Amino acid sequence: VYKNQSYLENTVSRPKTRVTMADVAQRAEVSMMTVSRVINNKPDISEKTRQHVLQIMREIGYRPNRIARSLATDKSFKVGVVMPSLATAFYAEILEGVEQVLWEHNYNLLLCNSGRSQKREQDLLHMLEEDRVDGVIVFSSHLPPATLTALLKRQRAAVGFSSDVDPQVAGIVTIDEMAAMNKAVNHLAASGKRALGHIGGSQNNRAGRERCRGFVTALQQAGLKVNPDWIVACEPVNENISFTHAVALLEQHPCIDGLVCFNDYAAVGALQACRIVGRRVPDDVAIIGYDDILISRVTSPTLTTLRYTQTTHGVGKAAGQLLLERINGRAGGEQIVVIDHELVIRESAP
Amino acid sequence: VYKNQSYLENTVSRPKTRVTMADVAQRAEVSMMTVSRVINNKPDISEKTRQHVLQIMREIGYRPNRIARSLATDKSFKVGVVMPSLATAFYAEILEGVEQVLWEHNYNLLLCNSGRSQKREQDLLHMLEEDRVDGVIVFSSHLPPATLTALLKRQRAAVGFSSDVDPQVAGIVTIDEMAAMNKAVNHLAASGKRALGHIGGSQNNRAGRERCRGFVTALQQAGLKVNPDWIVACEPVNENISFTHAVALLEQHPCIDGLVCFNDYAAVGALQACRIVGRRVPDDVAIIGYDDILISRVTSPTLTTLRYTQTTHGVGKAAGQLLLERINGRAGGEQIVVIDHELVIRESAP
DNA sequence: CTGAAAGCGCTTACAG
DNA sequence: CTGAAAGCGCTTACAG
Repeated sequence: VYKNQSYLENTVSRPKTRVTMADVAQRAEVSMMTVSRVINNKPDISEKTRQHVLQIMREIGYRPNRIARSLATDKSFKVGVVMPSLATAFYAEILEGVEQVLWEHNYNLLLCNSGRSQKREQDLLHMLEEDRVDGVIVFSSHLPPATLTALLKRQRAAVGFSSDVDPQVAGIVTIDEMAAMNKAVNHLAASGKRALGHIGGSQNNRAGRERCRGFVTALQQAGLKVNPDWIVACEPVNENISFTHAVALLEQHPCIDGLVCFNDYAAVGALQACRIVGRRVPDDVAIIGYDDILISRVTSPTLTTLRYTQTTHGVGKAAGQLLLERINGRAGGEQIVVIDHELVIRESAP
Repeated sequence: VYKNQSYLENTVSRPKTRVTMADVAQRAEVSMMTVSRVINNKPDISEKTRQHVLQIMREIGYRPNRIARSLATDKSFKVGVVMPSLATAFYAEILEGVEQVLWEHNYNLLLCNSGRSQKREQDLLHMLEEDRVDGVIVFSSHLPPATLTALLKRQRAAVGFSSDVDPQVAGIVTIDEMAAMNKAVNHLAASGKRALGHIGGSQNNRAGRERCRGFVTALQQAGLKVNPDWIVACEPVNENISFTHAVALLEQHPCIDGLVCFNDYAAVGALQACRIVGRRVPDDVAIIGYDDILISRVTSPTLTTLRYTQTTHGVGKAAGQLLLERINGRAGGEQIVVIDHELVIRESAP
C-alpha cells in the first residue's frame, strides 16, 4: 500500500514524510537507478521507460529531494550573498542583478544581511561554509582585509565587491575611488575653489578608506592645501550625522569653500548645514555627492554627483557572472572588474 | 594520516573534500556520536571530553555539514521568500524585516524573484519544494488563488502577504483595501468632488483587484456615480503608463474632478497628466496616491496618500513571525493579520 | 557518560 | 538499456 496516500487526497493535512525516489521506483517497477536517470535527463534509457516513469512521478506528485542530491554530489547550486544592508536602494538593485544571472544558471541565493556588523559578517560567512554553498559574494565588507581573506579562502569560490581582499583568493569587483575623487576635486579646483573639505564615510570599509585617501591624493596633485581638520568621518553615514559634522566643520573653518561628500545622503546633510550656517551653495561653498540617487535631482540646489557608468543592476550582474565563472573553474588567475564613473554636473557645483 | 592536511596549510588551493565528523572523531579518539553531542550541545557528556573535542575541531578547522544534517533531521532551517520585485523600495524594506526575525531564530532565507511572472512564480515554488524548505512566504502573488493555494498546500508551512489564498492552507498578512479606498473616496467626497476616476493596477494580483473593487463599493456607499469608463488599469503600474492612461481619461471625460490612484507612482503620472491637459491640482482635479513613498513629499503639489500604520519593516517582521509560528506548529486554526492604514493629507487633495 | 548500527534520499562507479 | 551495492556526512533510537 502506498505510504503517502493521504498526500494525494484533497485534504488540508500536510504530509509528515514525502514521496521518495524509492516510491516511484516501486510503483513504476523499475530500479532507483532508472528513476534517477529520468530525473537527471540522462541518456541510455528507452523512451518507453522514461515516459512510464514520468507518468508515475506525476501521478504521485513526486519532487526530487535536492538536499539528498546535494549531499551525494557535493554541490548545492546555492550561493551566499552578504550585504551590509538590504533596504538601501543601491544594494536592493544590485541584489536584483545578482539574482537574475544566478537564476538563469539555476543557482539559488541565500540572502544574508550583516547590518554592517563585523561580528555578524563573520558568523554569516561561517554559516555559509556549513551550508556548503558553491560560492559567496560579499558586498562592501566591513571586515579587516586579512580576516576577510581568511574567511573567503575557506569558501569553494568567492567574489568581493568593493572589499579589500586578496585577489588570489576571490574575484574582485572594484571601484577606482582614487580616480573618482580626482574628478571631484579637479572639478571644484577648476571653478576656483581652494579650501576643500571631505565629509567622509566609515573607515571600516574600502569605500570609506579609499575615498578619503583619494581625496587627499587629489588635493596634493592639484596643488591644494591638505588640512586633516577639514576631513570628517560619518558613522553611520546619513543626512543627520553628516549635517552635524558639516555644521561644526563650517563654523570652525569658515575658509572652506568646497565639500566632497562620501555619498548623496552626506551631501544632503551638508546642503542643510550650509543653509543653517548661512553659506550659499554653490557660491560660498560648492558641494559634490556620490551615487546619483533619485533625491539628488530634487534637492535645491540640485546635486552635482559622481555615478557609475554602469547601471547598478549591471554591477550586480557583473558580480554574479564573475562568481559563476569561478564556480565553474573557468577563472584564469586573478580576476578584477573595475567599475568606472562619471561626474554628473548640476547646481551644487556647476 | 590526516586526509585534509593540505587544507590546514597556508596555501591558496582549496580543499576538494572537507573535514568531516569522522575526521574529528578519529583524531579525538571518540565515537562520532560523541562529536555529534558536542556539536549540538547535548547534555550527558563529560566536560573534559567536550573540551577535548572542541579543541580538535578548532585545530583541524571543522565545520559541520548542514546539508547532511538536514537530510538526517528532515529540517533545513531555511525558508523561501518569493517577491514580485527586489529593487522596489517597498519590497526591499519588507525583505529586511523578514530577514531580521528569521535570522534571530536561526533561519536562513532563500531569496526568489518572480518578476511578476506567473510561470516563474510556479517554478520557484516547485523548486522551493525540492529544497525541502521549512516554510515559504509569498508576497503579492500574481497566481490565480486556486493555483496558489494548491502550490502552498505542498509546502511544510506557508504565509501569503496580500495574496488571495485559502486561510486553511496558509497564514495570511492582508491589507483591508476596501477600507483604504473608502477613506480615499470619502475624503474626496467631503471636499465636494463628485466625479471620481480610478487609475488602477494589475488585475492579476489581490491589491489591484481589491483596490478597484473597494473603489467602486466606496462610490456606491457615498452615493456617487459609478462609471466603468472612469476606471483604468495600468500594467505594469509606473509613472509613464499611468501618465498615458490619465491623459486619455481626462481628455475623454472632462467632468472628472478626482482621481484615486493605485499607488504613488501612478499618482505622479496623474499629476503630470493634469499639467499637460491643463487641469489644476487640486482645484480642478484632486489626486490621492497610495504607499507614501519618499517622492510623495517632494512633488508639487505634494501628494495626499494612504499609508500603513505600521512601518514597512514592521510588516516584513510580522510576516516572518507568522511563518515561524506555523513552522513551530503553534498555529491554532486560521491566522490572519490585518494591516491598517491612514490617510496622509497633503496638497494634492487637502 | 559513551558507542555501534541503521537510516535520511539521493548518485556514482561497476556489472551485465 | 537496466540494476544491486556502496557511499555522501550527519542523527536517531537503542544498548551498555
